[in-house]
Amino acid sequence: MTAPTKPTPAASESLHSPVIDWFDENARDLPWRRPDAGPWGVMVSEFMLQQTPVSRVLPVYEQWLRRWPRPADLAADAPGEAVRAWGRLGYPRRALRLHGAAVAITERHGGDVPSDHAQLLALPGVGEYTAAAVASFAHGQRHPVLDTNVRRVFARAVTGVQYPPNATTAAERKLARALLPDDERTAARWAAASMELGALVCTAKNETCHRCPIAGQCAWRLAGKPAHDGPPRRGQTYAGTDRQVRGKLLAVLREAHTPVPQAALDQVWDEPVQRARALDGLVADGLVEPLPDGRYRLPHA
DNA sequence: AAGTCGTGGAT
DNA sequence: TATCCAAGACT
Repeated sequence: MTAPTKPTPAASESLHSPVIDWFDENARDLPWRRPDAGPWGVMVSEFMLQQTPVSRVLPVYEQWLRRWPRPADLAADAPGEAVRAWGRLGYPRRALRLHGAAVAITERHGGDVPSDHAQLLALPGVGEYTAAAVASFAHGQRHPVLDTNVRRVFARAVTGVQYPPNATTAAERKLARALLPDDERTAARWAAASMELGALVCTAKNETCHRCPIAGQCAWRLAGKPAHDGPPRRGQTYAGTDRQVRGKLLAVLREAHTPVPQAALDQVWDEPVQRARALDGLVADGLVEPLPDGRYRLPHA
């Protein structure tokens, strides 16, 4: 066998083409991926998708963009309206932060979602992942986009373990940076493709390796798919927590279109200490506004 | 840096 | 029925 005329491709590069080709054939047709979605549409989707499944985001997303097609439209409305329109997506502080981001974009960026990563990161509710996602998906830039899907794909395909660590590590960031294609457009495509692979094929449970374009080079699969070892990944109980009480309280206020008396809130939970703590927390978070007359409503300013 | 913060579908 | 988990951010 003669020596190859080209250097042997690095293992990283051998992942790009199959995953991107797979994406070209299998990408879901999601509204925030349409060309007309624009940076604001991408940003709204990223806020809503934080910890929330696509299927539940879809209807709220459509309604949201119809009502507030530009950041300035949302900024001009009361934050409580954002909380109300958020509906039952969960983690309603995200609605408040998205409203805050719209205000900041209107004030600091002339109403246009910034393309600069540092400026994105400075917006409320925008962390490392969301800043990279908006810069990459909306502006075609080259950034490592490390969400839970990508982290799982890398953990398996490269590191050879079933699950990534609980919190993102420096090693993961280094790996994501090393795997990032040099070309900007290819890097943006890779980010979306590797994320979609984790969402559709390399899932947390019941992964479908027979549909995976890189199954032949997956370190975890080649090792016989050993089960996750170590402490169980923290399970989140919910029943009886403050979070559940907060959810019940806020649900009453979302449905009400006039200020709600204390007595109405008292009915959602019978333990007074926890109930008061939950309400105080909502007020402290700015999700609920107490009025001088003792009633409560969603925030107006 | 470990905890907190919602919700509902799937298994 | 109980547990898991879904494109994280913030403190």
